[in-house]
Amino acid sequence: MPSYQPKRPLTLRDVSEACGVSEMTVSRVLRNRGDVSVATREKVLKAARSLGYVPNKIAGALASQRVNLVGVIIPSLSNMVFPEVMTGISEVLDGTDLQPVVGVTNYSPDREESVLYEMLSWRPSGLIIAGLEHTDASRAMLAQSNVPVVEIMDIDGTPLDSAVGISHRRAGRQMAEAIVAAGYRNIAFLGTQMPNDHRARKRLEGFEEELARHGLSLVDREFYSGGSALLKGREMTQAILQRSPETDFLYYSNDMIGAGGLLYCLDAGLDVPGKIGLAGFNGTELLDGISRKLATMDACRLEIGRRAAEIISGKHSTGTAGGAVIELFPTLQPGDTIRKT
Amino acid sequence: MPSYQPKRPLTLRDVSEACGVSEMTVSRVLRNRGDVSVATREKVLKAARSLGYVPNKIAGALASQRVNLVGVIIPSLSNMVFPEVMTGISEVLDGTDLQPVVGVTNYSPDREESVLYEMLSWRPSGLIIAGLEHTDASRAMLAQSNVPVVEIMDIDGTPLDSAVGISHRRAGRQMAEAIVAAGYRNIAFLGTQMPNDHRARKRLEGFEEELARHGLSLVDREFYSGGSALLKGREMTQAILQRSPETDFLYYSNDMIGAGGLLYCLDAGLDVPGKIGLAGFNGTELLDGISRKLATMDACRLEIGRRAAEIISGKHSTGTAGGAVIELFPTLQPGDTIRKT
DNA sequence: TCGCCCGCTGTTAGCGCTCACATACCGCTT
DNA sequence: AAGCGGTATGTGAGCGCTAACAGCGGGCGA
Repeated sequence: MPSYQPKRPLTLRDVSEACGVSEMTVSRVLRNRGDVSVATREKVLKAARSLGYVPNKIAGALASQRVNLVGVIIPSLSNMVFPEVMTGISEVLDGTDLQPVVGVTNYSPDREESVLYEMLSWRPSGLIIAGLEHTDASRAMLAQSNVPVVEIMDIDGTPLDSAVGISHRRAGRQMAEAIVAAGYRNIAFLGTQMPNDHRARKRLEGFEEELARHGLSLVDREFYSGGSALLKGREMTQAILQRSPETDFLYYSNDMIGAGGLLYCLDAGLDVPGKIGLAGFNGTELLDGISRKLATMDACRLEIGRRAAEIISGKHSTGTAGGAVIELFPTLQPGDTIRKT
Repeated sequence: MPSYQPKRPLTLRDVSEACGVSEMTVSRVLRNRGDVSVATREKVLKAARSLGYVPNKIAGALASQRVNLVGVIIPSLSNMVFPEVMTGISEVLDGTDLQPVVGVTNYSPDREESVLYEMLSWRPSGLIIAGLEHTDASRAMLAQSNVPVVEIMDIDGTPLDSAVGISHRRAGRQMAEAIVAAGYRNIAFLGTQMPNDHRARKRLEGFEEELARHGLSLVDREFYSGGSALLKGREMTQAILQRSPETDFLYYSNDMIGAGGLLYCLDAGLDVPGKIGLAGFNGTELLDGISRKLATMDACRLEIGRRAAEIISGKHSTGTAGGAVIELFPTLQPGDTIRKT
């Protein structure tokens, strides 16, 4: 049990005085570094515990020039995708002495810049950052900082250093291919109104490219921002079907609005996937449990997190430099909302 | 444009030499503290920018004994509840110089202890931590650390310092009251199998207390762990209705499994809320968009985050001590799944 | 017996920054 | 002309810790 004497914060010196050894020895014990006899080790640990001493990492990091933090910069936490990436990152980092610190940008390049500045000012051992698009100032900071960087989620572009992700353009193309192959011809798109969601944009671009290859183009499109995605999906779907009744396929930029659309179609008694098909994106496990399974594409979120963390921890321990680009390949899950060919 | 010379990390000295003033002056400019003439200020800023200098907060924090970090310790990020609490916290902290840092415990007291240790070793300006239940070692660390602590989500218990939350026991009672008042008598509970989710436990306790007051007790119960909540809700609901066909109300420990149950009931063509009623907990906005609105109770997540952050930032700026306990009051949202009385 | 290495502990000098204070210089009053 | 208050800058010390090396016994091979 700690003996309380709360005013002055404890330092190594307090512990060292409490057990009659030098600060250095205490430091060695607390970090498991260097040789310390079993007897002193125990003595020190006992003293530290009984005082309730918690080492000051600020001072430690300054002295050793090593910070065991990995900055993770993502656009949002409410997106379901990113918590899962975080899970992958944590899984791997838990096996090392590194620790993730999250920063959220809300899809704003300016916020990304300031979050980045904030992170770099702590001199982290590595940085994992979503996307390949950054402001010039951000790129400059990263280049100057000499911190290993892994850009995640996307590989359609030029990474600063390393990258782990999928090709969203290709994902869009693949989905279009499957939809066209299933015989749908009047295809509409429903997505987020976010100029800075580059990955959604690239998927749509790939999607339209592939449609064009088949002489097709989108019959309609609808965008939303804010609010409950499920509800927005429902509303947008109704709007599209009212405005463009010839539509026979709805391609959503994410599973959440896709599920909203699916619920609408089912409630309206539409023939899914006969008369109308639907597809989303992400492979959101959360939505298993809806009566029909939405066609989607897995975004490899967990794996992306894992790989990114592995790259960082690898560089951390070996000091290797040099960027690797790892492309992962999402799998198409046809579910129950696209006609079997 | 920064001129690159990446090997040696930049320090204040580099900037000061680049513009012919002392380090102190550069420091003053970069922190907006103390009087600096407009001319030098601009000169310094130009130099700093062109070098791509990012201040070293490690050193700054050590020297000034001030760290602008607020630790936030929560059980999970995939729970939907916590990202929203985070939003509330961020909203408030964005208006200050404080910055949140998240730690996740996965509902494990041991992990909480180690996350806490890790956090305290950075000497944060404040700590926001979910729940009132902590290990003895955790309590000791917190007491010794002298860091302002706000325990959030729950107020059924004794806070260490400040607390912001709702009474889950009362929330459970209120829901039971409404259900009984609506005439349901054969009530079942469906929830998570998590010994350390104390809030869910307290809700259930309150719920059963209130049932007992009316001479009732649960006709059945079912627990799950892991997997897609929506799907689990569906499966558990089916299991309960098969096992206890007399059940006329399903009380879920969260909206997600509640929604799964609701979808099941609708698919099965059951008369909701006539023959069977359902209720969840959280007021999860995410689920707006399902054809029927699940009865639920708002957990005041956003407000809890805001208030907690306000307490911390208040103490930070004024240095005031002393704990406040703020109770918030959730509102019952009857939705479409409970009979109107 | 000497010398050497090894296990353990202590000493010294910073890490990069900020605090408290000292200093220089200005215009102004008395 | 001396003194004053104010602004703008510089100086030295030190935050709490760790890297690097220095000491100091004792065992052991030559």
